[in-house]
Amino acid sequence: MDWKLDKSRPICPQICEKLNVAIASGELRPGERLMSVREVAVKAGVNPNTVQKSFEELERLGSVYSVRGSGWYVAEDPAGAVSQVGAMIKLKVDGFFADMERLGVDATSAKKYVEEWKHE
Amino acid sequence: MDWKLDKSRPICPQICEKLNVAIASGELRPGERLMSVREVAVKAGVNPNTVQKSFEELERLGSVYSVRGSGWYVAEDPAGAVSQVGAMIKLKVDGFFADMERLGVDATSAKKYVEEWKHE
DNA sequence: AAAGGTGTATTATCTCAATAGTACAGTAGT
DNA sequence: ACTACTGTACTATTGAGATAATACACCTTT
Repeated sequence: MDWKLDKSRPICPQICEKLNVAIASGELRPGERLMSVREVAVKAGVNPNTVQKSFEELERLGSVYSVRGSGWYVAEDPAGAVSQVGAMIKLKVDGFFADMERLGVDATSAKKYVEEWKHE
Repeated sequence: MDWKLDKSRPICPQICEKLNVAIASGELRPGERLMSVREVAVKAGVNPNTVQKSFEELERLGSVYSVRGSGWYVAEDPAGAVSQVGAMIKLKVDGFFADMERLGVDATSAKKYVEEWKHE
């Protein structure tokens, strides 16, 4: 798992997103133990409290659960994570068109930009 | 000009973006006077200081200039605003593909999502 | 000249996210 | 039992962005 984060954006959502994507894709399997709060904090170069908050948010959404003194584990049913990632994708696509409209680019032109896009 | 802003995101960039788009599109013409700092603050429901900062940022980028005691005016040559908007569009498109990749969606699938997108 | 709107500057306060530091309680391996 | 790791909780601090409240100098209109 790659723990590089964008320090210029809120950290918690980024951590939640990374884990939800990993769970939804099967990279993390149901019941599998996550890295500890402190380990992730070191790897990602952020504060343990921030990681703790992120995990609690994921717990609230049903993607993971904790065992006191032992660790955090991927929920048995990853359906929650899958639907959350789906919702994020939809939000991003909608947001993209909204952004383009604010920049004076209509949907047709926006689609053209995307269609013709290439790496680098 | 529509001064509705998204209060959950930084205000200054939003104001700069709105004005650059308006200038680049010709909605605001070279030499035309902008609304005063205080007027915009009221219309947008934000603090005058925030508007002032935004205008200063636009001045730094060459889109507008100020006349003390009189007001703010659109620069004679809107080329700066045009190229800034172009850069913003490129950034948004690049950012979109980066976002989708973080969500586990490859470029091909991302293009498909966009192609099939419809309002609402 | 007077009045009112303008840009400009300064200082203080607020809010939110993240950080820092510490402490306590539970689990696991030896 | 001991040790070392774990989750959990709490308070204090930092930093960025925005807000608040003034104050002053300048232009324009009357």
